[in-house]
Amino acid sequence: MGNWHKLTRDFYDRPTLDVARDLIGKILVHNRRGVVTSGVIVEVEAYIGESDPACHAAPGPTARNAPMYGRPGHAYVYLNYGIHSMMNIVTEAIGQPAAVLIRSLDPLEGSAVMRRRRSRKVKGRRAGGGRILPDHDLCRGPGNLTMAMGITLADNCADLLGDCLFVEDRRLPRHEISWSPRLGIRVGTEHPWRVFVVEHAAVSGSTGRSRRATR
DNA sequence: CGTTCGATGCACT
DNA sequence: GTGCATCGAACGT
Repeated sequence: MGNWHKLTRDFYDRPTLDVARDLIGKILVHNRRGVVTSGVIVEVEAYIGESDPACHAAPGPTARNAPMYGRPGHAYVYLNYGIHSMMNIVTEAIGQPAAVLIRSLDPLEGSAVMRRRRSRKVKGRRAGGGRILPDHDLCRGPGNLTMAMGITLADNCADLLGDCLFVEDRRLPRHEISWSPRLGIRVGTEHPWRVFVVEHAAVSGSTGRSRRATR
């Protein structure tokens, strides 16, 4: 299991906005007992420090946000709305709480597995609207992404230099990126800390909120 | 096209 | 008890 080109600790031990920008175009990989799912990162958001009101570290250290204060290059996964796991990557030095939320991927490997996970029933309701999802919808949005990748609270605190959950550098062609305010938050909207690939079908949010036909 | 709203678990006040 | 870094169904225009 050594033929991956994993990002090293130094990559994550940097200013969060730089890490966020540089994560675009990299590959997020989840390897669960040999079942591999992966995708190109096309949309992320930065959450930076106790002075960022939207950051979970805003109230200071708590039991939940402890991973954000820890070593860079680890996962911070938490449950939102009782339903969705949110996948973050811890950045910056120890004691400096910050992370990058992974919002959307363009699926690369394991799309069949992703589709199966997305169509699982959740408390009677069928996820994914019951329709056959196109690839670019499988990991579109942070809740959909974790469901498709099989990322759960069990992945909280995972070391991204390990073999289960990590980011690979494949030096794909450059994407055109853009910055915007973060989505779905009530405070901290003044910061343009969301980065995304322009005009990409797998990106969530305003430009693609309503159904688009194809790509 | 748009807006509203329920589901669902848990950290935090 | 309150409020989410969401999603998609249901309904209104």
